Amino acid sequence: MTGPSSPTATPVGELIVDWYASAARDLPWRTPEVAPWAVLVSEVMLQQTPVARVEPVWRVWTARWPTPADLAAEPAAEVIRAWGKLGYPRRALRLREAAIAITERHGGVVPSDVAELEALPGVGTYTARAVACFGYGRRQPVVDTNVRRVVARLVHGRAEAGNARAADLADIAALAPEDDERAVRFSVAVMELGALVCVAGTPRCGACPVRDRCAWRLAGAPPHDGPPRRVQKFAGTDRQVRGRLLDVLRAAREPVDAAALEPAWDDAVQRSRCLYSLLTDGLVEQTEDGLFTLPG
DNA sequence: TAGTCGTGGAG
DNA sequence: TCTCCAAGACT
Repeated sequence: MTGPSSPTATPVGELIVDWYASAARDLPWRTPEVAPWAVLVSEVMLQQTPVARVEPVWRVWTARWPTPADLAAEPAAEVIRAWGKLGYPRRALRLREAAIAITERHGGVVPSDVAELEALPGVGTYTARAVACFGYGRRQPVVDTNVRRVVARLVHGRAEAGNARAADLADIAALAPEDDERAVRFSVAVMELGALVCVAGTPRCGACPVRDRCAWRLAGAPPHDGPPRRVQKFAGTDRQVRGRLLDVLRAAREPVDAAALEPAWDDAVQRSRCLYSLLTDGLVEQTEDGLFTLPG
């Protein structure tokens, strides 16, 4: 008997790695000579941010700050400006803080150890393993939103992934090829499968290398049963107001007074609350004479 | 653990 | 137009 779960069948991990060889996108941070530092920069930029928007900014950053020490020496204001409109600008601040930590505590060399990576500002479970795996070629389970969705369907037969769980790492590790080099390739390949084929909307199962082994399809592609995940509002939220305020300050070459920030948002209460939160986050600084500016 | 933190393209 | 959502981290 040679069913889908037959021991003689090619493991799904191997199928996914083979698929990746022909389907992978040609992304600049995937070229072999890219330094772990540049990989770290790419991973932080890619947090919650589409590839197309990251690519041009990443090219500028890696050319301008080719090592952690280069970024560490830069004033925060320049880093925030260079972040442009990638969104979640606290990431820029944390990346600079990580560069400083790498310079001071690791002799300017990005650590390859997952625990040491996770100790860096802005580097969590995902990013630490991504750097160890893609930057240093270490065998590491790497779980992002794409991987969780692939595993939810392929392994658990569910239409959508739930929240991140500790078991996610073991789930994907169980599918990885035995060979270390292929396991590294597998980590990026599963992400790519989730990004290109096993997508959040309507999955392109016709293009999937493991469609015949997918628990979700074998179960008849049942719809999502759990609670609908709520999508974040944006219009009118503090996030929008903070973005507007920062937009004004990025454009200004000199510190500005409070009046200069009024056009950013009408509601004075919300405007000042958001300005205060930006000060708290260290994204904005107040000068001695009470003017506002990006932090030096 | 659920809420917060930007931005803009796609369907 | 409006909803969804894109390689998370942090609190």
